[in-house]
Amino acid sequence: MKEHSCTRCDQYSDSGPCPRKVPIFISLSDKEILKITRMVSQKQFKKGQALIHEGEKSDKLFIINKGQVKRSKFTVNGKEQILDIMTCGDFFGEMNLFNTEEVNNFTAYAIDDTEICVLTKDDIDVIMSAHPDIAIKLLKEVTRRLAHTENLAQSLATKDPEVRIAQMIVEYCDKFGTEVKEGILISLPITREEIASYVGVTRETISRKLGKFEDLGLISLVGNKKILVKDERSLIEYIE
Amino acid sequence: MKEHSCTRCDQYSDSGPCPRKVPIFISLSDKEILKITRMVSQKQFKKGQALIHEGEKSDKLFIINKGQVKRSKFTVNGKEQILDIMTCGDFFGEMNLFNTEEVNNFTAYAIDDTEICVLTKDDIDVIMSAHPDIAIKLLKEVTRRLAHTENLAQSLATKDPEVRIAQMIVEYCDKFGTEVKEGILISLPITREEIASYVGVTRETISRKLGKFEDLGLISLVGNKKILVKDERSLIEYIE
DNA sequence: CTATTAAGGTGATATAGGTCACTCCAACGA
DNA sequence: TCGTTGGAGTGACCTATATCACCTTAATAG
Repeated sequence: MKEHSCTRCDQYSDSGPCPRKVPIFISLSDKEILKITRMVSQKQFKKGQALIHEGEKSDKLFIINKGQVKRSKFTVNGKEQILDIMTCGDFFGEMNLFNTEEVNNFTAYAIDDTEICVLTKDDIDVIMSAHPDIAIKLLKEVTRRLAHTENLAQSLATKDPEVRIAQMIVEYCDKFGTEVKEGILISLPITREEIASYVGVTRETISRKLGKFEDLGLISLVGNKKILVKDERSLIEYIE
Repeated sequence: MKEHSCTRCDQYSDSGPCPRKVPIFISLSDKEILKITRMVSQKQFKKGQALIHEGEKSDKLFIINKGQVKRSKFTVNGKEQILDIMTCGDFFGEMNLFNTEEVNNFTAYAIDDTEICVLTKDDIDVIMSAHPDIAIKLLKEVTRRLAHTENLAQSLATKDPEVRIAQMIVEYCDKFGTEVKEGILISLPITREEIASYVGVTRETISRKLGKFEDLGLISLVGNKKILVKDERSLIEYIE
């Protein structure tokens, strides 16, 4: 269970060097962190801005220091598919570090005002040759992300929209939920339309199914940006 | 374009040590390869046999030496989702090497009589500490596989079954096709039912859509195990 | 505070693909 | 060679969700 504004950041001073916040660098000493901190260049992005574009070349690793980022793919007719929502400490762009001939496989948007640390491929090469265990950390994270994406694919292919929506709610309990007396309160970082783009249905279907779950007493909609999950257990059963 | 029986193997003696066939070991010297060859244990699997099961613990890397393997996930009600078909030189099981607390995220079946080389986590640790660049090779492969799975997820979520089927045919032209005078002849390693499980539709829909594509003159069905693609260009346009 | 725009809800309708039931065919073993 | 079995094709029907059109509510700027 994670606070909406990221817990990993809160462990450290808010203004501290961002490499400190990144799990893949966690094993490094203060001196080494300092060295990396000097390499990174900081970038600010306003809510709604794109950080990278699908199809473009890149050789940079993006590490989220503050804010939230959605990774999306678009079809030719403009239909969006959200891959995931990333928060503080998460990174992306790693594919282009190791496959230099490939282009970005997705577009990334700031969904809040966002602060990003950027490391170039050259920086990473230097860091990794000095600290080979960082490659292992990366492998750990990337292989886990692969498993998560495989689960997403399975879910999209084999499960009914209704079940997928229940699944999304349960996932977001972990990711964006805080425990309150009546259950778990999810602070959504995205709109209904974006939820639809994540679950692979239309906005209308999201409205209707959330309404249905509310009627069943499983959840309670609090404005448009919050969902109170009153009966997570039943939602999990729903998923089977 | 790849021959059905894998080209990577054919580059070397058929009976040669399997680490030679694996791209991630390609940079190693003969002496080092020999060392690894002594570590691997060979295993044989008959057509249809499961190599590993979803949900079970494992700390082994499986490298395909001969034959073909499908990686699948199943829902509680037995619906299969095929993640991909792997051939000679491909590996799987890497997630469990780096996330030791995790269980297998998929089941793997031999779809031919198959020969597998198995390396344990301990072996890999030894190899990687001696050759840090192997971690990079792994990262290269895994990040690319992640991109491919993200594409699969997008396709399942945003594209019509009909389009996904066209997409699958185009993908299989590359993977299982050989050029012939009339076009590209795909030798399918799987049944209609399995195609359906890959594309995320029912067997009936596969039958009907393949029939439709045949009527349109785009393909020609040759028995049940071959598809002659007469007009790949139009299929690609179909995908948009 | 109002005006404007973006986001969200909802009813009516159409339809693609799922489901079911059956037939046909091909592969394989005896 | 036949017979058995699993794979594949096909028609009839059904239903969940996309679509379309419209209305309502929330957010934002001036």
